[in-house]
Amino acid sequence: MVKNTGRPGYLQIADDLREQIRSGALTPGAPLPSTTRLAERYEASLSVVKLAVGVLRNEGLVIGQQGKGVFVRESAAPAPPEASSDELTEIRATLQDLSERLARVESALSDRP
Amino acid sequence: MVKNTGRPGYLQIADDLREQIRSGALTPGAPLPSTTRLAERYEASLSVVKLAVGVLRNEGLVIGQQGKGVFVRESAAPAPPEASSDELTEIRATLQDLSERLARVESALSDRP
DNA sequence: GTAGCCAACATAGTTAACCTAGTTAGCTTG
DNA sequence: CAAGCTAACTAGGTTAACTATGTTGGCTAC
Repeated sequence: MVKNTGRPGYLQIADDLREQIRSGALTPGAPLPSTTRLAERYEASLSVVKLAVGVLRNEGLVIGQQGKGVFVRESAAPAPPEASSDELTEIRATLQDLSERLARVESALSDRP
Repeated sequence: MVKNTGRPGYLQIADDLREQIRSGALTPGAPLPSTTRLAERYEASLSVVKLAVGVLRNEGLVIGQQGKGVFVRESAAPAPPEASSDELTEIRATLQDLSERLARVESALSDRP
């Protein structure tokens, strides 16, 4: 599940879960799958899942309760209606373009400092 | 250094560093002590120091540069803990700004290679 | 029937080890 | 002298193991 892009795995998982919360797939108050489940689902180690959950916890999107689970915060509102998937894909494409151009500039700079 | 309160060590260290940034003891652009130094100073393991730095990095207060160090961001404007409704427009504005700056760099490189 | 114990599962924190990769200073060699 | 190598440092990512602690459900003993 976790792809071998430059982005580290624990951020990929955090991104995915964050997107599920923003899209409403995970509604406020709903529990996330347990860390072991998430590790199986994303085919990642338990450690990276715990890191990913820690990121979301740090962002205040979720709240962990020892012994029970990790729950989506009530105030975590889903994405606004104008947030269409088309815009998201366009943003991703722009980011991809910027990354590639920046990589070329960086390599050119390292060749001729 | 890390006290045995209920607050976990990596958050105590993050709090302390954040306070140093906020108070001006660590000015923008200034490097934090290396992780090994911080581990010695706070008498903590390297792991908790890395967690603490990761928290600040996630908050946008510092930027880590592999091989060099971790530096206080010039515009210490932390990311909003909660997704605002116009987050998409803000992202688009950021992308626009990045595109323009990158275009200038590219043209400067092509003019003077 | 119920009170209490216990096993299973949950998050959370900590530590240690290993790997990748970038930077820098200094030395060595051609 | 200059190019290049090397060693020592840096951050970052991943994994595994251990501990602590809270929750839950089922079983047992009375």
